[in-house]
Amino acid sequence: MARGSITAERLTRAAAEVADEIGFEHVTGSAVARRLGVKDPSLYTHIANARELKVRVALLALEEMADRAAAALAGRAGKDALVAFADAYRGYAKEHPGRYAAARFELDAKTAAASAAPRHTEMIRALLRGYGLPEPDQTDAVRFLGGAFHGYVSLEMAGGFRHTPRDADASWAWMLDTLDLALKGRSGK
Amino acid sequence: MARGSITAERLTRAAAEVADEIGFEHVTGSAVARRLGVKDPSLYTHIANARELKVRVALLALEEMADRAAAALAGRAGKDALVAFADAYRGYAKEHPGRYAAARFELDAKTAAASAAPRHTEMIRALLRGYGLPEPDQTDAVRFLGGAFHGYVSLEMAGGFRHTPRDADASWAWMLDTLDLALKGRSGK
DNA sequence: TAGCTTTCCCTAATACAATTAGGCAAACCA
DNA sequence: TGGTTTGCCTAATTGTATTAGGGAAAGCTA
Repeated sequence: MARGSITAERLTRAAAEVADEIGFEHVTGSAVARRLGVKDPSLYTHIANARELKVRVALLALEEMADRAAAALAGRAGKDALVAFADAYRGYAKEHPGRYAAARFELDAKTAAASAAPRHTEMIRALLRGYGLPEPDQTDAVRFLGGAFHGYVSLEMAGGFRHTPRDADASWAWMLDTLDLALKGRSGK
Repeated sequence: MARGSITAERLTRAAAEVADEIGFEHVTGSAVARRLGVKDPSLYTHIANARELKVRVALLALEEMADRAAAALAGRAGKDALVAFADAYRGYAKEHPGRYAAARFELDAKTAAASAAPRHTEMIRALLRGYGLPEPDQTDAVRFLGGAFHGYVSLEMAGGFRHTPRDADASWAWMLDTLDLALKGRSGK
């Protein structure tokens, strides 16, 4: 291939596309090389190893999600903010299932700290401001919300809800209502 | 190796052990064969392929978790049941992280239906009885709780809480309190 | 219990993914 | 333009997944 046809960014983007198509767990360096029309060993001029490719997709996903969530959050507060944030999250997962899975890839502490992950936490903290929770309740609530959003989306994507007729959107809305009420209840205590 | 030294069950158990030791995503047929002191091709007399091994570990994990949860639930109701169930779940994940991850392995619909997964749903439904939720709220609540438990445990195991000093057990307890209150609020409506 | 059949673990071999070594031409630089 | 660097390639190695086929042990039969 032509010199300069590969860059770490191009590799990352291609890997993200492959992930969305065949699932993050099936992403392989070879598949990415094939998609870009280059030979496998050529990858190693740009990335250290196959793991780095996955890490880069994870970082990309975390950043894209954070950007979407930030946009969704802008100018909103209270339940409005809660719903907008949660929907941004879930919407991203539906649009980019492979990248969403990538965002759960285990990063070492240093990489995680330098990623967009802390922004996610900060945004949840921001949307919680409307509920007036004191510490340490606020931290507990951050973990609770993060877990609830991720857990729901994760079960939904795994097909866990297909056995029951009830619409997944309706259950999602019910959950957000419930979370809103629960947080209001917690703040008034 | 001696004839009869391999069975599908033995393979599954060994794979589960490997999973807990090095992580479910790193389980390989070769590693399991090595652990049992047999050659790789010998596996294929007992399982169709490497995926089947993972499926079997997933089924084992789902069953073990269901058994634990059932024992925890016995004789309890209301918040007591909620906490016991959730703790059983989280306890299993901490004791057997590889198997816990395996339980999230995507099964095809038929296999999932024949697994212990429906028991999990049924148990959540059972513990919700104490809250008197009408349908479809009950279904929504099942999804909510399943998601919240899994999401929290999943984030905790991924190390997502290590950055903040707040104790993960305390946040867990806070979440269970909040869930209890939220469900009570929902039933009284 | 000799002989027959089946079972099952092994060796040999293939394919694909990850990775390293080293070559060679294109691009850059003086 | 000649020298250096850069970056993609071919060749080769290792590890995992899998198929083919052999041979001996276990079990059945008479």
